Amino acid sequence: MSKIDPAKIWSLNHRLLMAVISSVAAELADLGLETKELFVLAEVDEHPYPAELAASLCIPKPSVTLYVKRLEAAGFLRREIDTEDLRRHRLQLTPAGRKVMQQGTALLSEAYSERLGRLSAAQQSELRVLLEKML
Amino acid sequence: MSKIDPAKIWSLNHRLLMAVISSVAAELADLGLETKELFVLAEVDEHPYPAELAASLCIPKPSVTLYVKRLEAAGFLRREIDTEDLRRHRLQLTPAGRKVMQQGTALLSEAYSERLGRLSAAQQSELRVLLEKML
DNA sequence: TGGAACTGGTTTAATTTGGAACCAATTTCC
DNA sequence: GGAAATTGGTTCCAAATTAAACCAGTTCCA
Repeated sequence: MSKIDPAKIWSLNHRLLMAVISSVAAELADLGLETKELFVLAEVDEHPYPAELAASLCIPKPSVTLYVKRLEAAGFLRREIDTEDLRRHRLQLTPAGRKVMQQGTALLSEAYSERLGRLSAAQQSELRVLLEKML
Repeated sequence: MSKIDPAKIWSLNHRLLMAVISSVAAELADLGLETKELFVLAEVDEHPYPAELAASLCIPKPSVTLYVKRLEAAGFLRREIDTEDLRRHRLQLTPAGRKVMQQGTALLSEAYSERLGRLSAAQQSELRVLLEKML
């Protein structure tokens, strides 16, 4: 077995993730979503404030501002000023937003599963174990 | 075993990779490298032509043009017209380029190892094999 | 109190990115 | 041979990204 270069693993892993996401980009666009926007939608329940989203998703605040603006314009998100702290904008999925979020994550899951399908069942569970351990 | 949505795994995995790479961005900059440029340098031995690099790294050709230009200007890369096919530019690491590439990948490896360290050596090998198969 | 420091979010401006069109060299095929 | 199709690489430009400066609301603390 060749020696393990972690940087090589990082790179392979990264390429895989990019290949998967770009393979669903077109279908996401049909739903009216950019890929980055999907991540925002998928994270809103857990982190309903833009500042939290930026921290959680590791994207800069101005980007969050932009994505939220577009998602709101598309009717996928509502925002209301938090009565506790007037600086904060509490975000909430609309029914349409929840639906499209679920469809989007289903697409991503399907695409990733397709890659996972190249592995045996045993290898799939092994991979899951390894990733869970690292996360 | 808990049921985990593949899209969720994708997302967590992505965040992990981004966190790792951004944690070394500053040190890479000290070496005179952008993160994308490091990937180019690290791949030149295996894929010495820009078109191959673009395909292999999943980045658009114009970006490769730019990175190669900067890496050449920095003295990390040399290019020579291929005598077999005058369209092709054969790329080659300079000694300085090889050194900085090794230092850069060492930094990335170190940062990623912090996470990989949660796996046994055998598991690390396994992970690499699985990722290569999925790519 | 009240002002200094901090936090949430936006705007601005500069940089980075990448699709499309492009040129030159090579290959294909009649 | 030579026109048509391909391939390698670059340039152009429009779109995406983001650091820096900014405003408004909140907290801290003398």
